[in-house]
Amino acid sequence: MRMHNPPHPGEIIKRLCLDPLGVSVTEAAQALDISRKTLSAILNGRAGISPEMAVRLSMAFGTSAESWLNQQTQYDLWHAEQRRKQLRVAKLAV
Amino acid sequence: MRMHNPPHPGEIIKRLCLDPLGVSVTEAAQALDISRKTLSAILNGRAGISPEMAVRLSMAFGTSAESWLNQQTQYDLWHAEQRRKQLRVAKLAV
DNA sequence: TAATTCGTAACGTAGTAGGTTACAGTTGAT
DNA sequence: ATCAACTGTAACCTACTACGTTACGAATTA
Repeated sequence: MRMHNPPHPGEIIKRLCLDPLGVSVTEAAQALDISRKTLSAILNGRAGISPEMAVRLSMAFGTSAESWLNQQTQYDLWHAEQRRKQLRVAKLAV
Repeated sequence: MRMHNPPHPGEIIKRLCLDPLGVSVTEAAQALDISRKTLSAILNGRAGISPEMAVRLSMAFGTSAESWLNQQTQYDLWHAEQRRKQLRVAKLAV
């Protein structure tokens, strides 16, 4: 189990993709063929990366869709793990 | 990009967890502290594995939540990739 | 000053996770 | 043959999320 709160994937998109290329949010949203609002929500952690969005990101930035989706998965999982102790689940196997 | 349609994670749950232990859907749902309907939907591919559900599965079956969530991610991604050609995304980087 | 960029509020649509209740079909034991 | 248990699923509900358009104020830049 991961120890530290992982950054949301939007932060990574901004730091590793937009900033280095000097691309504005508006321009990136146009390239991705999504609304500026949607991209803004992702960049600011108010929305996650959907499977389709992961494919869009891979097309625009030449990365793998899997890596984007995995980042989202790890982020979601960390938050779910924080609530593990509140779940009353019975063990069925060792 | 994966070539063949991956099975939905519910199939894996049934084959690798329920069947070997001889646990019924009803019993497993009770152990997981979810409704029988919800588990049935997962087992039959009509619902995905949420982050919280991945944690529940890990508690009941002694597996890692990450592995369950990754399976769902791979499954979702495969279907999103099938529609890649329909997305009109402009390349921003090589 | 004028134009651009950005975050975000307000509103709507669509889809999904999850619950309860109820029904019909199957199977196994008596 | 009957009864109980198991199963899938339909119907109905709530809550949340992804995504869109429009519009606004604040900040930045030409």
